[in-house]
Amino acid sequence: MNISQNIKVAVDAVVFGYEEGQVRILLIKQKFGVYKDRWALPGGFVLDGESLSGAVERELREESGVAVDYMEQLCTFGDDVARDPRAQVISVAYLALVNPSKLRLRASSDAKEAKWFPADNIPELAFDHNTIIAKGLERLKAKVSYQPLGFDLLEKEFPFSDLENLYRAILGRDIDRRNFRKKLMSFGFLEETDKMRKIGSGRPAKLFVFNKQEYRRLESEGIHFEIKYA
Amino acid sequence: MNISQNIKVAVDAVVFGYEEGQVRILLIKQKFGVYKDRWALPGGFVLDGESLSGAVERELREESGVAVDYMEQLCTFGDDVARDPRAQVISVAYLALVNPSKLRLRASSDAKEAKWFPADNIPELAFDHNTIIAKGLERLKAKVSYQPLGFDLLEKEFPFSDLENLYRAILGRDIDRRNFRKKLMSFGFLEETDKMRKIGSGRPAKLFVFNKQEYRRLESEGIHFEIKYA
DNA sequence: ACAAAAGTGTTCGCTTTACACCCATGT
DNA sequence: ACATGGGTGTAAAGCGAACACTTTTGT
Repeated sequence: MNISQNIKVAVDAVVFGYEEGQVRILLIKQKFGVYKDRWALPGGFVLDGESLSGAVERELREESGVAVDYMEQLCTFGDDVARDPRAQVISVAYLALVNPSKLRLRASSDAKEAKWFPADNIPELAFDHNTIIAKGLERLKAKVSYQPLGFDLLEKEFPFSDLENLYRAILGRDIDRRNFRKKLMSFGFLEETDKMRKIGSGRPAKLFVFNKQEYRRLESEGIHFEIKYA
Repeated sequence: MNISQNIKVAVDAVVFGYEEGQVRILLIKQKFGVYKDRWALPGGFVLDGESLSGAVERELREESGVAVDYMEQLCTFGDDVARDPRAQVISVAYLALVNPSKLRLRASSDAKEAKWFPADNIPELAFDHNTIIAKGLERLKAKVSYQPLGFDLLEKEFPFSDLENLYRAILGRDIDRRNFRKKLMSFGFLEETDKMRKIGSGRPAKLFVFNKQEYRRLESEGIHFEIKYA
């Protein structure tokens, strides 16, 4: 097959984490090239023989040491032919979630600096990465309300208020605690443990776990979830 | 920038049409190569300097003479590194809709055969194109219920029953005529004309038009549509 | 007159929403 | 005792679901 084509394929990831009540996004400081010293999404060129999702995982490992807990394809950017000033590059963007136990960043092998930024305070990034993030946030927002994605951003055992606050943070608005809890519990994939957590003052909170098996079972039975809130 | 990468970028389109009460998909017969004489989605390699959506439009024009009325990106296929037996090729798939006035296929310039197939009776296709179609149908199904996409598959002026039947065809199940009509009319983006259509026996039907301006206006006001039906 | 498709309202039940007080702990 | 966050129920409104007969035309 001898078609000649001079287009490069890259992947980029919008990696979300949740810490201290804030949704955060992982960024990498560019050390070389046109965008030296600018922050950018983790990502890079796909290697020959490598799958797209494999490339994302490798780049994340290399650049930050992060292993993600959930990943889905977001969108492919290639309508702006000059989105990379060096050459024609299309980028397949992914959305990924990491749970809090893995938020710690490893000193990266290729001397790039990695850092978590609050999702509502992202600097001007390299390439069209601000656009990609906007798309990622939009998708996250849309998706949490009909798929219980949020649990990948929380610890395995969490107090209900963490879930509430996560939804508040993602949706950018207040939710009604009573209605939210009633709705979530009615689905039946949340289980109460007998552990408690107390932080500072206030009544200690029961910890809950997300029962993924049960969720998958309900999902396969064709049951549709829609998480609404006042 | 001297990275060497031997990956080719292609685009493919799942183009939907609606005729005689059937949802149809446009396919092209392969004239050369490994998959000679197999049907495949319209598509091909992206040219240097060409945008992704531009490539889709060009391929559709070249292979079938079809100009689409709606197009959105579907998904990028590249996790199966061997999806194209000739080389590593990633394909950015698009979903497109054509309205009935443009369903006629032009004799194509490069002597490929183009044909509309009923969506529920697609043969075994070249590459992973059956998978791409499955994804396209899934998206179409999901999307019609929260975005009035269907109108791009109908004539400008249409009787309500066409809309009903289109939804029946896409969703693969019956809908309640009264509830459906009530809901659709309540949105306010459907306008009654004073024209009528009679075909064969039966009471003549009023024709309706979709008011895109009004829809955009309502959409921009943040009004959310969800089309449900018994 | 009959067949064929279009047009039209009402009732019931469930889901969503709105809303405020008591409980358990730390200081 | 007071501050802090956790836990809980009920009533009203709105929406979705179910359901059948009349109208207009062609034959």
